[in-house]
Amino acid sequence: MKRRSATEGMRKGPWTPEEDAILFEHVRNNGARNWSLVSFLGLLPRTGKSCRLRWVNKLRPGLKKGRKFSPEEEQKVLDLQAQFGNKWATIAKYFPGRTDNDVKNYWSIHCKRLARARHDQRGPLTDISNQVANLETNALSVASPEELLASEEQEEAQGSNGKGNSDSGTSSTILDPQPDPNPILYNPIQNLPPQPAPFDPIFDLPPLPEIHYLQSTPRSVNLSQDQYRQSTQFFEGEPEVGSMDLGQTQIIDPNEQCLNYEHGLMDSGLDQFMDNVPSVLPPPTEFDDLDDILDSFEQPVLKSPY
DNA sequence: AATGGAACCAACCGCCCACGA
DNA sequence: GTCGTGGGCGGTTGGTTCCAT
Repeated sequence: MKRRSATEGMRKGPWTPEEDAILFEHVRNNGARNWSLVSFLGLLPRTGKSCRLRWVNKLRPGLKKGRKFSPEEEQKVLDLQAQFGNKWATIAKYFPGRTDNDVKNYWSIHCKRLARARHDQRGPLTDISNQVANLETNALSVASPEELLASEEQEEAQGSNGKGNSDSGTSSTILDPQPDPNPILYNPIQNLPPQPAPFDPIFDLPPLPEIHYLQSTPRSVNLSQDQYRQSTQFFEGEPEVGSMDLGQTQIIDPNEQCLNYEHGLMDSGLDQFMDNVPSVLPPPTEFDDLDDILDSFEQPVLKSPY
């Protein structure tokens, strides 16, 4: 008898804003855990894994959206990869707002560029290979592209399964050359500027000293019957009917990190809500931390006209 | 304007581990 | 001790966008 697959009947592919809103609501109610509950309760035809991934990579507050890696971040990725190997989750902890997927994707592109540069170096150097070579020598004092590639090739030759064992010492013959002309080769981290304490990419938020959140989103507005009906439909997961103007949530943050929270919230689907709701702005409210902002959203936002 | 390749991004898959029954 | 399950992680793939020709 054929066993029913856990993923049978589950939806795959891109997430819709409606699904995002439902998932966000689940996290608000249950926290970022019990992912299987989402499908178990019939909230979404998605596997728990899929839900978790969506939250971690796209919905959770604090994510940097659509920003390429800066040169500083690129260098840090290179240095940290040299130290930790392909421990992307570990490396991502040094990049508030970045996910392991971000770092992993960046690195895979980086490897492709290296491979192409190396291939090109066997023939005439092209502009791109020169650029990559310059990038590597400037940004990476850890190892030359050749050393990195040789290291990777040796790992492959040794039958490495690629599961993050580059810190197992097998690559030391490559990265452990002669008397070190460049100490960073052995301990790349020590030459980095002081790093913030790694934070939990799931729940912990990066340190945000002396931050004031000014919240001016209407907590209480008067709606027409039609507006109220539409708004509550959204809450129940119906197709989007408007957008909640979280853009009116003014968040002042000297480190700009709170702006990321704002974007994270907006991108989570709440921005597609209450677009046509009249704004009656109460005096700005100060919050001490992000949790207070999130809590404020759990309070009634709408006044029933009934 | 059309096209092909590179870059980028989102999401799935499979493996592994921790934990509770 | 074992088994099942949930969750975490790294690898991979497929789709989309960008850009040079």
